[in-house]
Amino acid sequence: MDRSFNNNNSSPYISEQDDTDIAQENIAESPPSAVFNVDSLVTSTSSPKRRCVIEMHKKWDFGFSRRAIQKRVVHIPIKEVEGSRLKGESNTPPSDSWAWRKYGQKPIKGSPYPRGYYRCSSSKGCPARKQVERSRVDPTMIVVTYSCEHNHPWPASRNHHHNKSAANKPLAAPEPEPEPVENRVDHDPEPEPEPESSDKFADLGDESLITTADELGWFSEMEGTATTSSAVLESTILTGDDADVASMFLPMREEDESLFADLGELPECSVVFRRGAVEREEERRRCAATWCGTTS
DNA sequence: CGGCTTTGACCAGCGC
DNA sequence: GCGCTGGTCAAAGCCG
Repeated sequence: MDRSFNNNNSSPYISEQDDTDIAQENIAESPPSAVFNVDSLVTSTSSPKRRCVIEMHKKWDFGFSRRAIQKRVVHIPIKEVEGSRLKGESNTPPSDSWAWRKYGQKPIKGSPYPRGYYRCSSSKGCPARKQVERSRVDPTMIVVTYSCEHNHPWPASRNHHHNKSAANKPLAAPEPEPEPVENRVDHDPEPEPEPESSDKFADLGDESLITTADELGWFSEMEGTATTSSAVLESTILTGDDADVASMFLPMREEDESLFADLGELPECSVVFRRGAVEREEERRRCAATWCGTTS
């Protein structure tokens, strides 16, 4: 699987801790993708070396139904999640805002760690999937690969109490329970209108980015501070040492935008980018019309 | 009882 | 065509 773009040992999805490696590796092997070092951007209350790397890939997924599916790969320091995991659980994913049900696990060639397969159980028929595995390069990192998007708004009343999955166990800081959808105009993606097409990534608009911080309100709440603003992140990208990566990222256009449509599902260390309220609103509408699996 | 995990089987794509 | 590999299915069992 994914052999067409992820062969040999140099997986473009593996992010080394070294910033130069991250940039060079990804630029060289996966032009459409971007990797961000957000060390200074995540308002962490824990280790100063806390790092979260988000990779955005436009690539073909020949797995599920062999359809073209975009993926979003998130690298999460294992320290971020181990505190919340039950003892003995070695490969459990970090908490995010959705309920996930594990439907498979496979040993992966070349990796000492198995890969777990999860599908969204927040809503019946939701096509969203994710894969969770330890990085074979850096076992201290958990690699979460999100495939497809949720076809439903952020669940207003997720059944945490029913979810025994370690994938949904909260992190060290209690995960804020989302407010009812109707009251969360600032935090959640708006209820999605009926899509025109089931082709979730087709014909997106031409504006760039990006998911709003509003849609990640739970994230801000989690951080307990508003300082983890997307504006800060954006600024850092443009002026920091990873400017090359940023310049590579910024040209990403419509086909990549949807990757951010539901960043709210990302783990706590994930970050959100945005440009402006107007573009955001337009983007939201576009993404709403192009989410995958919304034909049901 | 419903929802979850586990795990072997099955299927499809790719490379040789 | 065959083997390898990754992704999914589905039965069985567990748990609250």
